Amino acid sequence: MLRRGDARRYNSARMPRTNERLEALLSEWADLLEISGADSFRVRAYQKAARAAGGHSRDVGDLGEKELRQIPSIGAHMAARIREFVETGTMHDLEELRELVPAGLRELTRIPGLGPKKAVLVNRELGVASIPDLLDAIEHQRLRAVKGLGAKTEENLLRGIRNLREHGGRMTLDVALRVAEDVIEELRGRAAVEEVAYAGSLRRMQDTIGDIDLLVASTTAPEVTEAFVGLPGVQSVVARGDTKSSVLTAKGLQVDLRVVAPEVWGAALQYFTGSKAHNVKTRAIAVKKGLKLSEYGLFEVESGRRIASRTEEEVYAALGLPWILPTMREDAGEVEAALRGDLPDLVSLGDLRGDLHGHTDSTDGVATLEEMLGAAAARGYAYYAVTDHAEKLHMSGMKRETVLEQRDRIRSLQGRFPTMAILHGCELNIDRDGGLDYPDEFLAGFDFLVASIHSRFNLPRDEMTRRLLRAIENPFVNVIGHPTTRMIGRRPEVDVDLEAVLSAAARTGTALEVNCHPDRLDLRDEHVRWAVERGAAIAISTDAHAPTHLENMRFGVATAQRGWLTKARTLNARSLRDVREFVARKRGK
DNA sequence: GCCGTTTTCGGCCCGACTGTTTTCAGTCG
Repeated sequence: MLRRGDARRYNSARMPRTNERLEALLSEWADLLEISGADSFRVRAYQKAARAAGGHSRDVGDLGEKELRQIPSIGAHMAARIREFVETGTMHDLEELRELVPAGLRELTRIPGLGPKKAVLVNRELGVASIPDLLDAIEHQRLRAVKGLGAKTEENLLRGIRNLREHGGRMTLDVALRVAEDVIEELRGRAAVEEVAYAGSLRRMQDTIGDIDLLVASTTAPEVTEAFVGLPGVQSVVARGDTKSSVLTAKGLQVDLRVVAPEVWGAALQYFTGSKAHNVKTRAIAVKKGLKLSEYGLFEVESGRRIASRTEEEVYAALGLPWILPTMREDAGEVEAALRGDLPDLVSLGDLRGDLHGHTDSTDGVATLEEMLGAAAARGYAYYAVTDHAEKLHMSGMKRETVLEQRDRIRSLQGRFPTMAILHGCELNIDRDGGLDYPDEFLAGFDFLVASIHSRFNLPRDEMTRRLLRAIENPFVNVIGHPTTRMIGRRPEVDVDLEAVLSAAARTGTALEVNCHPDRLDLRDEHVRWAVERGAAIAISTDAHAPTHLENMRFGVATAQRGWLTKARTLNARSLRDVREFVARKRGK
């Protein structure tokens, strides 16, 4: 689940820049209020407002106070503060609050195990105002002198600081999934374990994962816990109770395990999948119905009788809701849509009929054309686009004669995989001005074209926007690959007017990619949602450089679902004929 | 601070574990 400060560490999204700035500022405001000891509901109001502003699909800087107040979780006060920020570039009350809270306390609360209360305590008693200060205090055993703290606290905080430094608290989806599946595999064979699954942000398939939440159904919890903390990959045990325990793996990743009775499996899975905001909303629905929802089930308040708990479907149904895909559970409107009976028909892995972006050893792939095609055909695809790099990619792009040779090879391979057509494509490089590698007459020889930015990531917003718009306008470009070029944890998104890009894509019949590589996931969830709202088509593509990369499709599908992408709007959920028509229409044929 | 077929005040989700404490506050999810 999302923790304080994690919100968008890697997402320096540059769409409506005001939204991000406001999210960061309101989130800071919430933290400062919490440190100041403000009422917890007030703190939450700021957190919710931060998320609402950050996730809004329009630039909140363009909205008047009345429009702002239409946004859920933004009231009169927040609307006024937002307008103040837009007009003056600052928020006076926040500035004042910053003066009141010792600098550095907010940083301290990022340490696992150190919340606002202890941060204030060590600051007041020991003058600690930064992580280095705290380390020094721990080293000299000064914490244990403070009433309420002890030697154990020193030890735990030291471990928390190390973990924070090493990982920044997050890992990519593939890393998390591998660890989770390994542990699940270990536990599944045990007699005491009836069911085991991962929950939390991993089940929701957030693009980065803080720690891994596992859930086991068992009638003998202590036995399961015993087995869990004794697994070979466990380096240290962070916490250990009868039903709840946490360990660190050798690589310092935290895995939390919760053991519940088999008859409450569904309620527990629902609860531990979250998100926190989704749970708050579902519980509020329960309360309105005179019910109480916890990880132990849905209960009637008056009689204490449990009315649902066995499966998630049962729990949602008893709340008057259809089952909701885990990837949608972010309190991003899914509960309201479910109440209206209006949940969209989201794309799923099984809907996909092909993959429209992949490489071979003709450029920087590691497998041959035949190997890649064989792996694609084995997945049951009806079509597969081979899109090796075009010539302007430094050192590895294809010269035109290589392109033509590859085309001949593909022609001779058509029919080799009876149920799969091979599209000959290319991943073009969008140069600084929005130009492409080859002239139009050469582009016309391809079946399908992806165009991507591979250089000059730091152009000013206007120039970057013009650059992408020009590529989109080209009648031969069918997909913009990894549109924001972010590399999770390593490279920020390019600064671009994404609204303009999405609108142009919708208008010209150009799809935008959800690149499935777990280091990219680009477009990301929120951007997908904006694309859907603006009517642009999305291609969910692996950008595979090896046969195993084809399996990344599930990460892209999850990202697309998080952005509420429907099957109808997914280019590679369409038939081969429809994909060809998509290409032909843009070419004006 | 937000919100409203309990509507302008009074709610706002619920429970486990730890550490330091003798009955519970803090943190986390």
